[in-house]
Amino acid sequence: MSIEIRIENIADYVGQQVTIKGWMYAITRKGKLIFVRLRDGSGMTQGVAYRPEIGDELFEEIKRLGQESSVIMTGTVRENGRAPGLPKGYEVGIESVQVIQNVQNFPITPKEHGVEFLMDNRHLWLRSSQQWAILRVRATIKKAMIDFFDDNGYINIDTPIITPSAAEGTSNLFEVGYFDEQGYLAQTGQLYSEATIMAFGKVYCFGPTFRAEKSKTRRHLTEFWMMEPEMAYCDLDELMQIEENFVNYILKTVIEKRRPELELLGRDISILENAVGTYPRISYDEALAMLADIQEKTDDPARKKELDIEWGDDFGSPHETELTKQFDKPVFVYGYPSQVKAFYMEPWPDRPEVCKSVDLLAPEGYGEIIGGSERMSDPEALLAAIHKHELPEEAYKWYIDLRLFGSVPHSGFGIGLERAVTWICGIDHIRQTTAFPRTINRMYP
RNA sequence: UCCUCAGUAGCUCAAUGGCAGAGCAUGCGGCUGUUAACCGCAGGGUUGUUGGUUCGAGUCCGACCUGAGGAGCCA
Repeated sequence: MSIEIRIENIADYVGQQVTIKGWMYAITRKGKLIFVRLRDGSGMTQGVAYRPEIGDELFEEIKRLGQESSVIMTGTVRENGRAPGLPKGYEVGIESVQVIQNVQNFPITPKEHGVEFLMDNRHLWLRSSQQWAILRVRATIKKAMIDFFDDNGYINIDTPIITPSAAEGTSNLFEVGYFDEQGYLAQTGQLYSEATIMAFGKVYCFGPTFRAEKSKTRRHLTEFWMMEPEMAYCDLDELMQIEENFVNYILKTVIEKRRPELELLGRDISILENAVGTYPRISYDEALAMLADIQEKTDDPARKKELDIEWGDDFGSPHETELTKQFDKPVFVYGYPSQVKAFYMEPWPDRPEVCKSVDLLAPEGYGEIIGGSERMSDPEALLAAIHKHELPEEAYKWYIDLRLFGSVPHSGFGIGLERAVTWICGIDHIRQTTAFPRTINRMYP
């Protein structure tokens, strides 16, 4: 009697007859011998059919199968060092095959394809081993993010997706009709979390966020998931410690649970192992000095020009890239000029032109993955900041209230799930880190 | 919005201004250890659209469309 199994557990069934329900990923026909690579969602393994053993009728039926045919395969599991798969080293000696649907002309072949073609066929591309591996890593990172906060006394409080105004004032938001009013899709839940910490102490919100900016780069999506923890009675130093513990936990969890997927992606895991630990903390001023030094030593004139920056400017991509190349771990840069950051950040004591903000920059040129800050806690200063940024005061009445009724020092940060996945998987484009990416010129499929 | 590059068979790409090609995929045949197998045969084309230059345009010029990468903005 055969046992129905999932391929990820195949090692437990050597010598036993098993049944696997899946899809045919690839087939190699060699005369009287056929290799069928079958995937079932949990992994991939190889079925072997030898004509004299299984008979002409079954052999011919298998031989005619096209890529991505859905089949139920039964046979005996055996170890074989030559067998590819995930896990590799195991294969199934085919005894019977039930064809659910024989497919011909599956568009995505095991050869090279262009980006546009693959994105048009994203619904089918997801079956490819690399895309499968990336999304499994994503699921693990997402769960690790949630577990970290759930296990450390945080309460998950969801924030609204439809909001009445721009939370941070500047970015372009997607407009949504809200009966006879104008609503917007949320770009952050942070301001609402600042309200909920005053009720629950430590909270996080984790959901989709939306940016209508016309960014057209390998780092941008218009819809992405953001984990945003917020903590009462927490200052900038404590914030950085929490971020460090958090990133360490995610890295350790992924390295432990998704090693085969990372290997399949060709990720150098030693780089990730090395990124676990204590992260350097440098100030914006120190970062600026480092950049000046790097610029000094650069020979390429175009590169030299790209690195031009003056105090008060935000870092561009070239600056972040060069800066992170100086470290083999993520690096904190804190104390940015207030003028390049959002209105709600706490000013530095005795240095009002600087704010208590911190970005965590990932190594290998991946750049900013976390942005956070200590929030302004004084009502007068907050009101002044709202006026300075020309934001509508009445829309922020509730937000100012938080500083009038038991205001405390508090901090929080946001991490983009897809950017974290891009870095940890070591891939070159964010669009592969979500099943159906939304970018500036793509809503299909 | 700006800069750069690209668009030719289902897919990936060739083609000095002079006959529209290859590999993969598909179909048929061969092969007992494949890993993007290999060997043979076959079918497969409105060269993104449009206007122009030319005896002749996939190729040169203009406009437009679509996509990619980057800048800015951001996670």
